Amino acid sequence: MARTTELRDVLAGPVLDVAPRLLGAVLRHGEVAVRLTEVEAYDGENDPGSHAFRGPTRRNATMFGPPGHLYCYFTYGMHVCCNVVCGAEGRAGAVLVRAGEVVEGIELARARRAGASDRDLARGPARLCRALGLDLGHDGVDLTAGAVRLTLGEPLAEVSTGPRVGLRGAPDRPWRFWATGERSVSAYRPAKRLPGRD
DNA sequence: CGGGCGATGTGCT
DNA sequence: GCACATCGCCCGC
Repeated sequence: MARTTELRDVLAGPVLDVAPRLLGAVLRHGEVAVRLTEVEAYDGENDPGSHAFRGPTRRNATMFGPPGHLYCYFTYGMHVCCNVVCGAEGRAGAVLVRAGEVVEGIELARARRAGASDRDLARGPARLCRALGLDLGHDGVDLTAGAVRLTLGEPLAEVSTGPRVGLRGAPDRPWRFWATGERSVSAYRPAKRLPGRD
């Protein structure tokens, strides 16, 4: 299928090219679909902020695999976040899916995110995964076939960039991309400082 | 709306 | 041990 081929080709490109192209794309799991409005690029072993910086481990193995798959990880003792693996196989590039707007299946998303406002349903990486019903069992799934799918949209006219959220390694690289003016973009929080540092 | 803080457990030093 | 690609709750403005 031409559509699938195009998606694979785009995701095989350099991570900094792929990241902005994921804005406006739709990530779907079953009946719930989210239009992505905020992402962050992670450049594999070259990037001190990346899970892949210290080489392959059991946890980050999916990052070193072929592009077009989902890398899911567990953090802060309770949250799951997910990335789109991209770039050449072995290069460990990944784009963290940080926020989006629920465009389909909003009732199920609301049930999964009980207590949250509609604006907050998928506003934040762990919230987005929860709204979509994604967990560690989805680590490694192929986004071009199966229940979890990615569909590209037209490139957005206006994209903003800035530093990534909550990182201590390479905090200054402006590798966070978001749809300018979008209400569903997550709040920016700088990384915690080390005590005694300024 | 925004800042401060505790929760909670896995992975790596 | 300790850091961690976070979140929800509480408080003050």
